[in-house]
Amino acid sequence: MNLVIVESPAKAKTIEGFLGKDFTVKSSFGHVRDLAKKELGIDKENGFEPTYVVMPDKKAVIKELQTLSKKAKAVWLATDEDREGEAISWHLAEVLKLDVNKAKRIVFHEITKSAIQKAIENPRTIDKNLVDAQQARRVLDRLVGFELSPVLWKKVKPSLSAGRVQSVTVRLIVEREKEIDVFEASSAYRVVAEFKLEDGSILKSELPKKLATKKDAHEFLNSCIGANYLIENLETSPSKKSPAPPFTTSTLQQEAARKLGYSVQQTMIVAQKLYESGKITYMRTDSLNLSETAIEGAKAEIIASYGNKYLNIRRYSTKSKGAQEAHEAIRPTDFSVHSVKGDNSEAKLYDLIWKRSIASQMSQAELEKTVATIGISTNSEKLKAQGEVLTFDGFIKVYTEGSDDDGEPDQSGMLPPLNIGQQLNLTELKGTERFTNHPPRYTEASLVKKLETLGIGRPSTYAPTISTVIKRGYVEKTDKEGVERNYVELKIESNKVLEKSLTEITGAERKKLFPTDIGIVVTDFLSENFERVMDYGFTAEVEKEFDSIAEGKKQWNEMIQMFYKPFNENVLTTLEESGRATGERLLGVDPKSGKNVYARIGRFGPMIQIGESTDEDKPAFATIRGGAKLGSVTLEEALEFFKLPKNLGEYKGKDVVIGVGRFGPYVRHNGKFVSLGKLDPLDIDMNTAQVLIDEAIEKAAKALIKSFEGRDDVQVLNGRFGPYIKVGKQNVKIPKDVKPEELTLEDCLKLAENAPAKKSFSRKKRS
DNA sequence: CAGTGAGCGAGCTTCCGCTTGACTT
Repeated sequence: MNLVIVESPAKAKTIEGFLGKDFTVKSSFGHVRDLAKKELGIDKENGFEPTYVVMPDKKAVIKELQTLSKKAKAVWLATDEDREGEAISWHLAEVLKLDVNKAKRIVFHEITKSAIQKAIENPRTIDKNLVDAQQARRVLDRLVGFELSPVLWKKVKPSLSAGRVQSVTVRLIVEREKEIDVFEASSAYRVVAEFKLEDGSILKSELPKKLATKKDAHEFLNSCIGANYLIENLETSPSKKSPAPPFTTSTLQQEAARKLGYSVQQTMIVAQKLYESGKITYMRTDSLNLSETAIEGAKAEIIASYGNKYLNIRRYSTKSKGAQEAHEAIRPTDFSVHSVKGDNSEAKLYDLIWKRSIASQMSQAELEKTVATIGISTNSEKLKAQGEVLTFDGFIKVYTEGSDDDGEPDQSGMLPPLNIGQQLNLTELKGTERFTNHPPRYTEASLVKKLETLGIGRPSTYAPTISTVIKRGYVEKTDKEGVERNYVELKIESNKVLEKSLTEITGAERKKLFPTDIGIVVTDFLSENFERVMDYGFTAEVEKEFDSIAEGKKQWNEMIQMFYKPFNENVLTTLEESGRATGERLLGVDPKSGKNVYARIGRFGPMIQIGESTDEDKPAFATIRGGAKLGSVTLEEALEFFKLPKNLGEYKGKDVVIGVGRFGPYVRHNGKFVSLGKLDPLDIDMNTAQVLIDEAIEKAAKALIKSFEGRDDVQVLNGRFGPYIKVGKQNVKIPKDVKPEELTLEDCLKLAENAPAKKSFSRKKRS
């Protein structure tokens, strides 16, 4: 028997079918060993020697592989052909006690019978240089993460985290927000003219330049009163459009967000299912490459469905930084399968992947662009009308890539038939005030695109990185309501220029990434003290060094030493500096006490303070949570927070109190707390509070399965994970063979007593 | 849990990248 080990179980299943019964194919489920989770695991005094342990959730996998490996005549390490894959093979060789210098290492780029058989005929040995490069990557990330995070615990707030990837990700979002803060919109006037032609069709045209002021626009319109309009020129020019390359992880995430509204995580979950059921190739990839077999498949499909004219075979090469190309691009495994049945989200994503892959091998689209120049008899300015006609659809027959910009829609339809010298009847001429937009906030997908361009993170980490920065409270994914804005419209009506003031809603945003106060404070602190790690080019620089290690030109631990020495000195000096990073801002003076009022980050989040920290009588503190942001809170708002908790009056015979606690703003009623989430506690009136309380009561009633007479501290409830018992503040799991409806009070108490004691949230007593 | 905040102190937190199910209160 031969044992072949790959990384993914889905891949193992496919390959097993290609190899004879002499071969058993198993999967390692990714990495099997790592640095210990709770300790540094690196000997800094001895060449940064790492100590690896088998990951707890891989113990069973390793046990099985060990058993099989002992029985096997030969073990073939067939992990991915990249830095991480080479390291997995090395770790496997170590754990399975294979001779590292002799272990059979094989690689293949496409999963076909011939490719795999060819690989088996040409084994090589483990590339120790490549393994060293991975080790350097791993050790560097551990050192950065485990030395920087504790600095934040001391200088900002406990439990925070920092790392090569996540800290720069947050920085991108923080800096974009700062650009938006300082952005000032300017406006200019866009002039549009509409004509009605003899056949009844409408011709839309525009003044190519925008007019800077209302005065300019007014003068221009005024000069056009009573003018004649004439087509002076018609120009037609051909152009071509090429299809987008096949999907990588990053472009799939972007396009699924644009066209299907999926989050990057959703996209990956759905793609994983398609992969596991054998419908698509591997979904975590940075490669644009299609295998020859795949190209043949696409070719056959295009010829059969659209004809030879639509075929244009292309081979794409990857442009993104740090790409490792261990896999193919994301494509259907079988192009003759046009759609998949069953789950709707899978069907939609498959459709997108099929179309994109097929389109990438189709002909260019051919267009004809026509520009009509319209003269104005009273004015030397010219109007332009533009039209675009598709003369050959090519790949557009199947697929066009979505677009991110949400600016002015361009009318690129066909122009009606026109002749040079033709007179035109004006039906409308107006100048509208248009504004410049601030740079857009990142969406998940546009952030992934940016990270990929900078070479930061890998296909397998884009989605988890976004989850991490949100979970740590550095970033929020949320909507922003639009605001009303006034704008001016000038129009010629009955030979006069009329001015109208109109309003529009602008700036509404959905599912955008906003930095939190803590995200801003942490980013400012890290940028100030750890410039190198926070530099957008840092990853790209160290990647170059990892490449040198892989090529055998550099020792991995020498590279780490060069990085670590100054980095560690920096950590030590920063820790020694007194004071904390608080993002402190002076809001003004409290009219009552005459003392200064500050806003800053405390250990429990944003807060305001009246008086100096050095005052003999302690300063007064209040927490600001909810809608108010540290960067924007005003003195007036701040003083309101000192009036919390506030009693709004009685509802159903009990007091309704609004306050701010450790977990944010709340409404308290009848001993129960209802979280206000992101609502501003200062905005809550009695009516809103009542609605929230009623909702909470209703929700609690719905969840109740059973209660007991005389013991209202014992309840059987329906929770997120099914039914459970609540005894006082203790939650108890119900054994699988017990029906929750049939539980008696005695059962509940007994279960509660025998339940393992939950680790209580211990808070230090303070004097 | 529904208070606090500086610093003190026990003992906790934390990284990135490769892969899927077993498991939650």
